[in-house]
Amino acid sequence: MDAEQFQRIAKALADPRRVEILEHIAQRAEVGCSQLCDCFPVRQATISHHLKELAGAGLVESRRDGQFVYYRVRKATLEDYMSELKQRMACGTTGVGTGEPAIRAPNIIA
Amino acid sequence: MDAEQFQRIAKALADPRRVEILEHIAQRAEVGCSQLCDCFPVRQATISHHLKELAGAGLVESRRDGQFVYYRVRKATLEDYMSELKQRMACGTTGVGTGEPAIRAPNIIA
DNA sequence: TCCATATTTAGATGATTATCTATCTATCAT
DNA sequence: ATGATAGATAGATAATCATCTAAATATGGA
Repeated sequence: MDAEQFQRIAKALADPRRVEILEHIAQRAEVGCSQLCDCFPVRQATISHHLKELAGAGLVESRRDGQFVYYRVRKATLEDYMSELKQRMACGTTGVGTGEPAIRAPNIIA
Repeated sequence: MDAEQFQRIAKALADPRRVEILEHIAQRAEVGCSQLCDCFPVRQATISHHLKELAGAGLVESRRDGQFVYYRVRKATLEDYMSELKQRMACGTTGVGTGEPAIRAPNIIA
């Protein structure tokens, strides 16, 4: 993952509204833009803006069906982001809390 | 992890300089503030500000030794953050749905 | 075609924030 | 105590950003 995407993801996750939206999408597998508007107290244009940011970060992907645009979460991006975070912080060795196996980052020899 | 801390961590990670600083600290186990100032092209007050944010998020902890203050990364916080992120995005419950491996090779974008 | 609905884009505004300078507090050495 | 060094804090500024309104674009149906 290049530095630019890493940063875009981090920025995308930094806004609580955006994370809420992301959670909402994640919970339903696929969501139309309009449905989201009914769920959050912001204008549709704002939702659209957030979706653009999320898509730009690769955290969601969209599918157009006629007038509608459906979004779904790209979990792989989130996994990649966390993997990169661990690697950067050299956190692969201290597994506490999650009980999840740490993702072992392959040696990267650029 | 409560929502407030979750958000503070996300915000703390959203600034690239702050992540750089965090990486720098992580790489050395313990770093004095002054050393950091030599490593980044920003003023000491700015470093201090970033460290305050990182500490506020629980991503670093400090130890005072005389005039010096040494920082080190709190890896557990990062683990908790990622754990919470997974949970919120329903990425930790791989029982159903995608039911899939932690690491997925980067794919072609549809 | 014309109209309605869905989404995106443009421009403006207020809030947040990264950074600076200047100052302040705390600690050490003399 | 005096001066030097480490770090924190205050206040200012410029940039970024979340949100809005208004307009533009795209699609479907009459």
